[in-house]
Amino acid sequence: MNKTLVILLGPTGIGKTDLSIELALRFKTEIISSDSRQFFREMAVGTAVPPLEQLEKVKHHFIGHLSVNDYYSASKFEKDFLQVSKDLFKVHDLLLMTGGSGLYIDAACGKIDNIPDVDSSVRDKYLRKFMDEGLESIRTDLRLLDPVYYRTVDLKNYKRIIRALEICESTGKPYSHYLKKKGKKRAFNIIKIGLNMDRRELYSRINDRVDRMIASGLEEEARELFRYRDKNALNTVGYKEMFRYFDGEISRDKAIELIKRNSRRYARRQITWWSRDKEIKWFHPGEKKEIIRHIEIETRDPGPKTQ
RNA sequence: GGGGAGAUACCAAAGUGGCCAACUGGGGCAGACUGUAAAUCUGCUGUCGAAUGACUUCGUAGGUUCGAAUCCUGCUCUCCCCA
Repeated sequence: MNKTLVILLGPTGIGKTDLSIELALRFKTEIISSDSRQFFREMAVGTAVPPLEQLEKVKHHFIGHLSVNDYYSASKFEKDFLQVSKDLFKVHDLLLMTGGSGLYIDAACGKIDNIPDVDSSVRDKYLRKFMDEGLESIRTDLRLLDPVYYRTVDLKNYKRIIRALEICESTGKPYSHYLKKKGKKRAFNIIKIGLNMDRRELYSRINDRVDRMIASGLEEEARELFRYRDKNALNTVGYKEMFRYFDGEISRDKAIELIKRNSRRYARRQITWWSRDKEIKWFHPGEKKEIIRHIEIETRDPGPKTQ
């Protein structure tokens, strides 16, 4: 029996949610979220979690299963996803994944290598070093510990450098040693469906959606979460701008304007991320029939699969 | 009616004789990114060109000068003050 994971992806605000519910109903299956911010239950408004009546139509996984206090990562998601999908594939031939977090989707597809867990204190140590001594200092460390990776990293991106350093130090092997870049086999087929549309149209949808979030209480939600502002989960479009407003740094209108702009930029980065993924078949969100047909053709059983 | 200030690229705003196709910010575009990824980071943004470069710009029409966004004059428009 062929098992298939259909991944519906696309930039924020394009209309993944509505379509995913329709598709899930059509194929009588469940939805697995791959939206790294909808995981956090306290952040429902600002991350456009579907309303209850929508969620009730189809069973959803990985929505609100974490608290903003929890540590999470792409590799944790990979593990959680494999466990859940394994169970779900026992009763479904087709599962639907939808969300906008490119790295998390890649993780689910087996595109990130296994790298040992490291103690967070090592990361903290290098983060502190970076803040105290600057980029040059941690760059020098990396040049010594992993000269191979040093040649390819973005040397201005402290997060990249610290990630490599924490691996080098806690495993005793260079970070580049773990980067096999082969991809791991999955026990199911994968169909990637990308949603995209004219940029102007997308931007106007994003702007409108931000207004709707404000109307549904984003400000109040952000106020509730203000005390958690230092948590990584709150380093998110919609919240960080509100926090600046609460600080008195910018006006409410300015905050809303920035949320719109940053959401647009986020959408752009998402599109860039997927632009190099040749496995994605692109559609306009209005092409519902074409998308369904595409899924049906791709999942039709006979014949050797070219995946 | 009188006096004053100003018009700069998509927007805002520097520049006040050569180092100016023009600082900077915004907006936009493009890209990188294998463990907090809605994060983090980079480049471009007058036109043509892959590029050396070529060409056209600083309200507008003239003028001064080897050379003008920068100086002078007329015109148009905007703003402020006095009537």
